[in-house]
Amino acid sequence: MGTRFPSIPIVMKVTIRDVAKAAGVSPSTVSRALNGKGRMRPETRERILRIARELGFRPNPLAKGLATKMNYCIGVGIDARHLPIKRSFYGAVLEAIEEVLDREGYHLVFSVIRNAEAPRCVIEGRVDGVILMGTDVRGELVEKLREKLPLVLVDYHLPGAAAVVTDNFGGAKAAVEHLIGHGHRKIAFVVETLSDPNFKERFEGYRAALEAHGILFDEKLVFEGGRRAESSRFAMEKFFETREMPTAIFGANDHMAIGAIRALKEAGIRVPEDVAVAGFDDGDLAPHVTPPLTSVHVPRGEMGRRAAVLLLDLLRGKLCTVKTDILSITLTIRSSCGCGST
Amino acid sequence: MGTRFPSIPIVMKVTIRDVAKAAGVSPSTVSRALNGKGRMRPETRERILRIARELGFRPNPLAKGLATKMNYCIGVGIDARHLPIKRSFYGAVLEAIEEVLDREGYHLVFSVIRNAEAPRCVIEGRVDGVILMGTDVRGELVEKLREKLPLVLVDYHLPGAAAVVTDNFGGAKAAVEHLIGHGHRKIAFVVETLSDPNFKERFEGYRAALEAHGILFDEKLVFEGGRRAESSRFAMEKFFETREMPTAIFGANDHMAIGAIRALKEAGIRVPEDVAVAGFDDGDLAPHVTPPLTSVHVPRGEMGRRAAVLLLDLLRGKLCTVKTDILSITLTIRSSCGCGST
DNA sequence: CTGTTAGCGCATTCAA
DNA sequence: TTGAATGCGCTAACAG
Repeated sequence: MGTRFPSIPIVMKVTIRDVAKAAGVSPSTVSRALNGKGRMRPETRERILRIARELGFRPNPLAKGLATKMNYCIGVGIDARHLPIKRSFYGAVLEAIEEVLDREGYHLVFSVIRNAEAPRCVIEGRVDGVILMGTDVRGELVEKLREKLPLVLVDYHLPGAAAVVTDNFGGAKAAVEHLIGHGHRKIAFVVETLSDPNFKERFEGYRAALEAHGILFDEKLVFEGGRRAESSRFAMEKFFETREMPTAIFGANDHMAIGAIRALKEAGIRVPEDVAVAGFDDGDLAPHVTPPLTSVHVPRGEMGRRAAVLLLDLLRGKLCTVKTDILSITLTIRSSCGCGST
Repeated sequence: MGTRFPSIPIVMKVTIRDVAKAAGVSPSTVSRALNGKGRMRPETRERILRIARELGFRPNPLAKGLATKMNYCIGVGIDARHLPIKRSFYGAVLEAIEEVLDREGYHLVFSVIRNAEAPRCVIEGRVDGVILMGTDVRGELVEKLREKLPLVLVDYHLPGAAAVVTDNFGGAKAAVEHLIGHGHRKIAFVVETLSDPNFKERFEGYRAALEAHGILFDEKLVFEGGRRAESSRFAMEKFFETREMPTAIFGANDHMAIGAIRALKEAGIRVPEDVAVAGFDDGDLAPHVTPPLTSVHVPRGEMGRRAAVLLLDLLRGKLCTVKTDILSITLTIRSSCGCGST
């Protein structure tokens, strides 16, 4: 019945002073030994290290942080609007970030950005740097954070901020050219919204592919479904109103492409025989839909790793200029485009 | 060219002393005003609060933590073996945990558990409590952590530890009974491994359903694929060697069920006409495979929320007894079981 | 090479 | 009701 007080320390924490006492030296000597600072007799150092180990000494990170102004924590913020739909995408990036940070002794503070507010871990000053994921992060927010601490953007870029992005343009162009290679010339572009910079770039890649093959761009073949859960349905409803149906669809992301496949099948249209489809992201669903989706592969793990490395470089002052990593992509060919099944 | 030192403070941080000076009181009074401790003249308090706000004062969490032994950080550990496959599962749980913690002023430190070692954030003593996800967390690890700090298990239970789990038994039983309702009496159970406690419970549910309907359990209808990426293929190879093919398959998780569907289709067997299939998890893939998978729905967000609340209760001493939350499940019926398509 | 001193920024006794 | 003193555990100047 009695209320318990938080964190009852079972064993008294051993501090640097305990180690000092046991080793017969001063706390500062222990500190130096532990951190490898300054010169000192090797035997003294080793003895201290041994005793620290024997005593099970763990430096208190809060005390250390308070004294050094380094907390060894990195914030990772994900815009709430990406949550349900791109979960597996950012999940993969998150894991990769964590792996790099962990190896370097850093910790990852995960937070969801709601209402375009800065993550609380940043506001409170708990983190040494921050990685922001997704295109929905507002420019003003980025600007505000950038002057407070080192920052890296993932899957988004903004002038003046370090970023890791994919080659949206090149990826889209390759995908569309693949469809063109299958003989298609009437290719629709299905997208949530062109106001999203990534999608806009993919759109440009789509246009470039058409142009490169002497196909006239037709704005009637661009279908926007809007930023909502049912986006693909809205877009496809418009699609079906088209007089001459395109023979292929390029979805600006897997979500739209898969929605397109579903809508086509429901309408009794065969994929890829009647209409071929390709997507962008190559996410978890792509191999599992019927037919398996041909899609531009986005190297999510690599993005995460690069972002983490970039941020660490920033923190360590190894990076003078703000740089943007543009990762090249590859097209994962399955059968929705008309290729023989994988 | 010149190396930069980490974290150049653009603006000098305002401390509690600055506020004290500006308010003409002592630091301790400011501290009390800010934390609402002790009695004090309301007007004094409000004045201090106002000044603190005007000065943009942010309490330094490290200093606070050092003094109070509370860091307002919660560790969330996920076993590495769950990573690729259950990514969207734990992603959903993670988000829900973050939401609750954020609302309560806590931070989430995400870490992957590799080699069954305790998360570094726990070892270093950076977190006030920890949530462990997945059945692959070793018992010894849990035991070790439990005596160090408050702990909650998700999707796994172990005597003596607080946990949030789903009704594996009931869910499996419901799914199998649904298949029985479709007239099936020869129902296979396809699973990665029965040595996993969750799968074992689902197995028991499967048996119970059979028994409840007077169907003799046949161990030849249990197919284990092992714990590997190609698990479902291994299991299904054994499946096809069966003399009399079952008319239905219950997969211990979506992964196995979807693998089964794929294998059946590749073998020219129609789903659900020739063989019906049901799974467990109702993950992101379930609605997208062909035919859409009937699956036991696991309320991932709810699991995360409960786990977070449980841990906070533990931290605040609101909880005397170690409790296990068993969430009830529901069967999401699609068409792989033979029901008219949703 | 090592010990002493003085903080880091806050909370919390104890007096007043 | 408020202030002064002390300490949380560690690092970093400065002496020695």
